[in-house]
Amino acid sequence: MKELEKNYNPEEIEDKIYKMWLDGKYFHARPNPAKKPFTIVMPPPNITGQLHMGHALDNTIQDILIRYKRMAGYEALWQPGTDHAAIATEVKVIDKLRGEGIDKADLGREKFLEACWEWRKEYGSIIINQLHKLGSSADWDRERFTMDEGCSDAVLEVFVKLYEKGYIYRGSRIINWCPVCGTSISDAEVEHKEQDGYFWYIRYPVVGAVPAAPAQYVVIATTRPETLLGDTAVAVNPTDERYTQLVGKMLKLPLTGRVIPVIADDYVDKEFGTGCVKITPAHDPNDFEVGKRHGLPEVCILHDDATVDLPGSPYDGMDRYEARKAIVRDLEEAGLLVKTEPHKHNVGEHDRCGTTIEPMIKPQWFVKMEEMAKPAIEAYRNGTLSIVPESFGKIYLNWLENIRDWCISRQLWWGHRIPAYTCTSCGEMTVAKAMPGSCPHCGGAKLLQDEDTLDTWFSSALWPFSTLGWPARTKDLEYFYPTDVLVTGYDIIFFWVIRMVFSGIEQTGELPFHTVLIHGLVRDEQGRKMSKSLGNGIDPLEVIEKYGADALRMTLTAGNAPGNDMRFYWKKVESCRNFANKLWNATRFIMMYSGDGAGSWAGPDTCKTAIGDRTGNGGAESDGAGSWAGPDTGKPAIGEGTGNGGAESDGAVTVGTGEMGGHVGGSGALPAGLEVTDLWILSKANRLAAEVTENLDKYELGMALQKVESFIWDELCDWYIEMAKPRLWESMPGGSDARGGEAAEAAWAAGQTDAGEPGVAVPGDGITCDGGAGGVPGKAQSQAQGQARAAALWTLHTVLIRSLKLLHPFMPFITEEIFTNIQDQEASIMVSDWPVFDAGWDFPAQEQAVDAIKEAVRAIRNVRMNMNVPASKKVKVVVVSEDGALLRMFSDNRDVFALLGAAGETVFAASKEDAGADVGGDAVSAVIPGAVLYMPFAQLVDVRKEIERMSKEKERLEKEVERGRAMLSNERFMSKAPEGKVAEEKGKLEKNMALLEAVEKQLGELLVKAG
RNA sequence: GGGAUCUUAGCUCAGCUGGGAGAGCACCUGCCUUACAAGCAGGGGGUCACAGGUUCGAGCCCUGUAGGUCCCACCA
Repeated sequence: MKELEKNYNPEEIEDKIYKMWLDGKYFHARPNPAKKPFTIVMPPPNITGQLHMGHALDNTIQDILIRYKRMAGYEALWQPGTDHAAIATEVKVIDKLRGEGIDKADLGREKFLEACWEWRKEYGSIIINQLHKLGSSADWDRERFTMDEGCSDAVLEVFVKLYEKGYIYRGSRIINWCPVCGTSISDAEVEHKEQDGYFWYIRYPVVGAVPAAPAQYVVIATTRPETLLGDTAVAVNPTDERYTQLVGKMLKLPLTGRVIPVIADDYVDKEFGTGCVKITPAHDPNDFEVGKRHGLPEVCILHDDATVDLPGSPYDGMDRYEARKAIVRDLEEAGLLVKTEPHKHNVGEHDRCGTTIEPMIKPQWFVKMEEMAKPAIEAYRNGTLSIVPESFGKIYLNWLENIRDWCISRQLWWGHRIPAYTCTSCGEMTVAKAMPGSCPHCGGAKLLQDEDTLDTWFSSALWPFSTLGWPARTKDLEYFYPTDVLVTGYDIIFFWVIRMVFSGIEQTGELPFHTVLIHGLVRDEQGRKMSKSLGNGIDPLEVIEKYGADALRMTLTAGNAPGNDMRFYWKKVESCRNFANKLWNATRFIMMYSGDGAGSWAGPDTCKTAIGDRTGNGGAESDGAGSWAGPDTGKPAIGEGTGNGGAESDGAVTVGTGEMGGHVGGSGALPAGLEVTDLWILSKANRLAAEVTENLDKYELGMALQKVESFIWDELCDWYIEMAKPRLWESMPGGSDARGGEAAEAAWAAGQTDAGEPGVAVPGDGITCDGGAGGVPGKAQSQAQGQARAAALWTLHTVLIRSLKLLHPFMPFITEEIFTNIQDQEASIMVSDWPVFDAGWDFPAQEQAVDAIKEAVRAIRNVRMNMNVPASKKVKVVVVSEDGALLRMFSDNRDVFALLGAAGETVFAASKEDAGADVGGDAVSAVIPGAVLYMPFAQLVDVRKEIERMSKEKERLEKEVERGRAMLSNERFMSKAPEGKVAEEKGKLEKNMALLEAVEKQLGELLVKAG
């Protein structure tokens, strides 16, 4: 057992612990027929990536789920890996080469790819190492890469299969072109942003005269005048009477000398603009469709870099925006510009580089989506796929229902090259996993592979099964697939989640996962998105360095609901770090008394866990086993289980005497000598396990963590540890402990003498409080006291360990450090059993009893505060109650009561008369259910203030009673509300009426006193 | 244009299938009480955006209004 530092110092231990986990292979999962699998695939971070808060959040959530399931007895696989990130990486490598004075084109494809692989080797694992810092328990032995051999094979397999099925086709269609990146991109990669622009109204003169027409020209409105060069028609609505005469006539296309027809098409909105639309099939998706319907020519007027491609024209070679200016100017000079209006409109931008997209017609590869979308839609509709939170389900459906074919070819080099081969002899194309030796069509010897590569997301769509060995039927695939939960941000639902879903269904016949857990964005303090350009990003590694990974994880988890964005506050990190420190110090406290001096404590021996071996096969039989007794408490060395179940119904639990007997509570054996406070905290801890488990199963991670935190801090630290102190202090064998029992004893004795005789005889109901349970220890009592102490320590240990386990998924480092320290053994908490609810450890009566103590203590503290009595000044407290059991319970726990309320002397009496002079004169009173507390102060009590205090209490109670009465006298409530609710309200009313009565009595006496 | 979502304490947010409003931070008052001042004890502070409706009962369900955020979308 080591000595712990006063403050928890994460940086000293985190690396050490992570290494211990790695060395122990605790993260490793393998098919195990004895267990159920639980699988999560990690969204593969880009090899260009640096860990940011989004990763931190995403991976924390996954780690929580994985660690929980692993402890709960599942064979839990967290499959990690990285993504080749086609465009992102290619851009980085190009930049790097440029820095070395090398041009991509000069280098050539092969050399460039070598540079990419080199880059990947050098930087590709940075982010993985950063994930280690976070505590991620992914199975790094299984780390994959979207371009490794296996994943590449899966890509080829899928491509060929889909091609053969007709789901992949090549076609010349209008696509989104990024002039800067020089590649096509998919619809999903286009971000629509509102831009300030203009509406230019341009006159197109009619060729020849049209007698019946109102005007000999049409005016079109456009936001992109430069595209006029590619116009091949002007369209009007067929029902638009303004233009019916013109349909079929020809127009002179300004600045070009070309002549184009006026066509009629429903696409045109009569109400918008002038009702005439210029049609540029080669540079606008809508116009493209119109052009197809009307058989219009497609005139491409732009190069790949968005400069004008119109040899012979003055605009040739101009950038598109330069050309725009020139054309507007020329139109104006020609008198064809009617007017210019400011206009806000949405412009598509490439999400990676922000460049305005240029729609272009290019031969590209597409995935036909209509058929594959259907089962993906159905899966959500019929509930086989659930999305948490549900609101994202609608987004999922909406996208799938309006899905368009997926453009998968990219004009990049870094990525999976499209396995299509064209014969140089016959020109026929062959699609196959490998290049055929000769052309299957003509036998030609020379084939050329398609130059394009695939969209990055094509390979990540296969991630859940490609990483497990597909298309081979591996054992891993069989065991771990389908995976269970997919955790990701809402920003890549379209890119990734949906594509995984339909790919999984199409390729494996199964959904790749049953649940999608969506989280939000981590924003800065002002709620802005963290971004490079704003420079407001916070580096998770910096947070870890300063406050520890656990604090960061807690910051990202606590008080957070699925799908919601959150703000990052350093203040919050600090408070999380404080919680870690609190837990640390609670441990220090416990260890302080668990030291060598505590010979009677059965702790370390009985608590020795039956943790399994280091390969991760430990213990857990998982669900339904219902027993956490084994690993947690072990077989208590304290006696045989012959008791009666631990719970005494009247709330007065007797302290065992003599030989340690035993209480058996359900399957978890309890040692003898447990007191009511012990059972109270054990009961709370027991229920906590049930609640936390339920929350975790519902993916309510924030709520689960909050409950664990509140239990540890509020219940365990603020109440139970305080309650246990008297037993730990008083009964030090040999009068010494780690802190020096003598000092404690002296302090206690001082308190006693200060306040008078400990304990008084209580006439009336025969209870004698002779200080036995809690007085200064005499030698003769040492054995019983040793046992009392052992019981407290055992409880502290048991509850601490249980709390650590429940907290471990959230804060793995500190819980591991404490767990291994306190148990004095090497085994990891990672492979210990997850606590489950045990009906035998449920003690409602004891909980109620201790609640009464707490209420009394609070009442005393309140009074003290009001009277300005500092804790250093002990006061006498008299408890008057007609309830014998309650009074006994108080007297049994007089030490606890006295310590927490800073009472010097405690007296328990059945009636005011019995209590004697203590309750007269200057005694201040407080009312709690079933009892009245009196605190006689030496100084004069301000009666008027007391009356005021008591009156407020009376008022409050009157309202409560009134409310209860109203409810219970409402016939409809009585007839319609559920029985439980009615009973609950009846109980409350009774309690409040009793309290009110007592308060009124006290108030009456005060009034008499005041005259 | 369509859709989603939010509006709860000074700030940031929880609040599960409807059954008396919670946390953290901030604030105020006492405390260095022998685990922890990264702490302890006590306290103030909310017509749960607004208006209707359903219900015995609404922060929660329904409708509408106002404001915010986000997503989708081919108004040139």
